[in-house]
Amino acid sequence: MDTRLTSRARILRAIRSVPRGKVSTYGAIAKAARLPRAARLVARVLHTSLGLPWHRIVGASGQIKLRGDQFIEQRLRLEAEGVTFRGSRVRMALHEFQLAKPRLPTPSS
DNA sequence: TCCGTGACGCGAT
DNA sequence: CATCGCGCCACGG
Repeated sequence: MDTRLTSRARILRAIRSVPRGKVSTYGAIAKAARLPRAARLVARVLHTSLGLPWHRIVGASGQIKLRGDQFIEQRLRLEAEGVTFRGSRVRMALHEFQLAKPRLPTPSS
C-alpha cells in the first residue's frame, strides 16, 4: 500500500472541507489530516493539485504566503467571498474555519 | 541513494 | 514589527 496516497488523500479532504467565506491554515490542515508536522507537505499538495479551493489556505496568523500576482489573486478571491483583512492578514478570529477533528479509533465503537 | 528545495511554523533576538 | 534559525516532510534531479 502506498501510504503517501492516503496521507495526500486526507490532506485533500481537509482542504476541500473549508467552506466558501472561510479560511484555514497549512498547519491546521496538516493536523486535521493527522500529519501535525507536515505543513510544508500541505503547501506542496496545494501547489501540485488542481480544482482545490487553494485561496482559502493561509499562513498561521492569516498571512498570504504567495508572492507577486499570486498574492494579489488570492487576496481578491478571498475578498470576493467576503473574507475581511486587518492590514495584510486575514481576520482569523472572524473567518478561520474549525476543521473536524481527525477520526480516531473510538473506545466505545 | 544523497542533497537541495519549498505556497510552513514558531520561538528568540 | 522585521529577521533569523531550526525543525519537519516528501519530491525531483
